[in-house]
Amino acid sequence: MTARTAHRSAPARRPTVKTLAEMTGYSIATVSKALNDSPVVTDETKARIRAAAESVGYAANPRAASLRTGKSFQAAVLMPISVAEGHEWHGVEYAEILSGISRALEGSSYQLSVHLIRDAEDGRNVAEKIVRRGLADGIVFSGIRRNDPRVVYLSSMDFPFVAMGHCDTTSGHAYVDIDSGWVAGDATRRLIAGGHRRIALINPDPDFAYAQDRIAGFRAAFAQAGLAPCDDLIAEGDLTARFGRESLHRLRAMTDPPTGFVCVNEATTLGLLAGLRDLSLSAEEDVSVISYDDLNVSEYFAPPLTTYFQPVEELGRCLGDFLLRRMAGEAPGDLVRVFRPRLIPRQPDRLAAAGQTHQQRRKA
Amino acid sequence: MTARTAHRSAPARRPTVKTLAEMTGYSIATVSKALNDSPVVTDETKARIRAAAESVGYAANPRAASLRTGKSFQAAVLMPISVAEGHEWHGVEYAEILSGISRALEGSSYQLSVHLIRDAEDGRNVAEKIVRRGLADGIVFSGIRRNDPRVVYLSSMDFPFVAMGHCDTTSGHAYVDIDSGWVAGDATRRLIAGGHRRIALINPDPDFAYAQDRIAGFRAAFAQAGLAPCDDLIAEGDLTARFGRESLHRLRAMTDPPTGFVCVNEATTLGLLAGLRDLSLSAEEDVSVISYDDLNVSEYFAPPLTTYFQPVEELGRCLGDFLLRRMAGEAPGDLVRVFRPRLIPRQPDRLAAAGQTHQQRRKA
DNA sequence: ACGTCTTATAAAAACGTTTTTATAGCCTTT
DNA sequence: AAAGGCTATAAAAACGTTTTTATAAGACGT
Repeated sequence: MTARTAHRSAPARRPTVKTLAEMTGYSIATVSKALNDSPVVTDETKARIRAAAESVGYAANPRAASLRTGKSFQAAVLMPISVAEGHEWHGVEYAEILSGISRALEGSSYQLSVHLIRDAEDGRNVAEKIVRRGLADGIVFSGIRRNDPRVVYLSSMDFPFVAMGHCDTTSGHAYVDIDSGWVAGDATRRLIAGGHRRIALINPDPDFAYAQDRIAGFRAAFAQAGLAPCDDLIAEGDLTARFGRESLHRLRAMTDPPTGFVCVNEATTLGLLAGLRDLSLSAEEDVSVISYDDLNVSEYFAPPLTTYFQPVEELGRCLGDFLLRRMAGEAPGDLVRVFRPRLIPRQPDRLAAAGQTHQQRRKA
Repeated sequence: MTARTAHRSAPARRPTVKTLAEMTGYSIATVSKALNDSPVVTDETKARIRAAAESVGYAANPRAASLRTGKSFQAAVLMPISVAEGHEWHGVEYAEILSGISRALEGSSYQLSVHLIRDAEDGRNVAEKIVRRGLADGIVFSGIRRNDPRVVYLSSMDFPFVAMGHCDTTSGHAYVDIDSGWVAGDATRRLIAGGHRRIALINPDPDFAYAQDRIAGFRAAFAQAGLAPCDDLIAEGDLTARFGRESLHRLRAMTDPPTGFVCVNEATTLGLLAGLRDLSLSAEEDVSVISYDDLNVSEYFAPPLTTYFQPVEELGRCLGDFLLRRMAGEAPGDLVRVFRPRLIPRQPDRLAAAGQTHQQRRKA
């Protein structure tokens, strides 16, 4: 027994405040205060203790601190499990969001943890579990619904959170958003200016808050041009390539089919382009398609499409930054940022652009 | 002061072992043992204590347990930051991996935490930090290099980990892998059988372990057919659409250009198809392209491509399962699984399939 | 009937922090 | 010069577990 414990040279246990106290001759209370930059400790003492900490590579045990302070030092992200459902290209930009948040958290004492959720309602339950068990000090989530149960719950508990997307029901929560209304409106205006009159909006489930923004922007563009809106051409569904293809087939089978398409993301757009090929239609000569660029691959589509682009990682970084500030006590109302994506024109977006080929345009 | 503390009805603090001890009349030691199913406690006592725990919704504070036991109850995933670099479609399947791992961890007492890494070397440093500070009880990572510093370090420390991908340098670590050698070999065999003789392999950086597997499978296919290999047609780079397009241009500019292409993922394939359009070549009539399906969208490409498909989430689930077993003490050598993707034929993959159009084949 | 062995539970210690409270020594102030 | 107030540090308590050690009560063998 003793042979086992004393088998080798000391197994190099990780240093604690006690180690530093013994090294420096101060008490563990002073060591702790010095490391936390308490004003009651002399600068000289701080310097000595910090030097000792440095020399042995001391890092405080976050779980012990957590036990004492009640803080968890965890930042939770609610990640929708739907990204993996049916193995359809759906929500894959989550890796970038996580990456952005994680970057923002770098250097802070917070660690990113991921909690899977099935939908917004399930997300509420997970959020409640996190709050009640103290599993995290703040929460980030996306896919905001019009009346989002997570936003409602967390606001009522006054628990720090940042949403990716606004939510009308509650006043003054922290969020980062994309100006979806502007994107849809601007795309529609482009198509109207190009001569299109029958324009389809490929949209997500209308229960998403940003789906409403897109519809509003879409309608406003017609109103501005003094035209009747195309509410019959709004397609709503889950954002898969399959949905894009099926929507195209359905819309083109209508009596007065659309010639212009405003798509919501690249997955649906890819499906829509496949649908056009099924009908031997060209997105260069027969119809115009404008997309929203979430993965930055529209450049490689056939044909390359005009898109609106907003790096997702930048949103993620802002989410992380806001969460840190929210957890530090900043008011949620001050933590709002709406990103306006950048237009990347790749097609003339004109009705009947026939006669001009892709190759010719490339040279121009 | 007293007015503040006694302001409202008791603020419903979360129950602890002490709460349960007071409720049941047992000591906190017995409560703890009962909850952990210790054999020294009577079944009757256990039942009573558990009933009490149930009634107040007791959940042990993992950080307090962690402090006492030294276990962290965290499962770490090293996620490459490259997914967000340059905003090129790259590694986006990480959301599915995380989803799979998280599902496997559901019900266990482990929580998933994400650590960003820049590359394998940086991953080694992060792994070392995790081990030294006890930030997690097990680690999962992917993008295995031929001589992976993370595998070497963690093996030497005998720290539980599961790699997504094998690694030759160390013997007997736990891993989940895709049979990349078989995929590349089978794809090459198909093209050879279709009459192709000049076949290109679009491959990742050769330092990745699976890049070598693919090359081995590629060469073996030629050897089996009694043909000279096409080592001059191996393109190596980062797996972006840009790389796919540039590789195609470079390869087709050679004196004896390839007519068949074996691609490594859908991003490069999309770029390669764009490159073909640049040169007015068709993947139906002029060349054949076989891809590996990581996002399940090859069906929507122009033209739809023959691919090998393996749901990433299934790999993730296996990774999580293996990690749990590894953390429970199972030997790493027993925890190995290699997935063989499923072939999804969508093109004849024949040289000079000219004359037959996409539309005609669809009807057949 | 007396010590010994089980058995079920209780008491106490420990994990590594942070925070509250205590304690010396020194400096003012009058 | 004594009382009071700072100042720098130390001591102690607490967070909620788990684990080791202790204890009381029965059962058992002689």
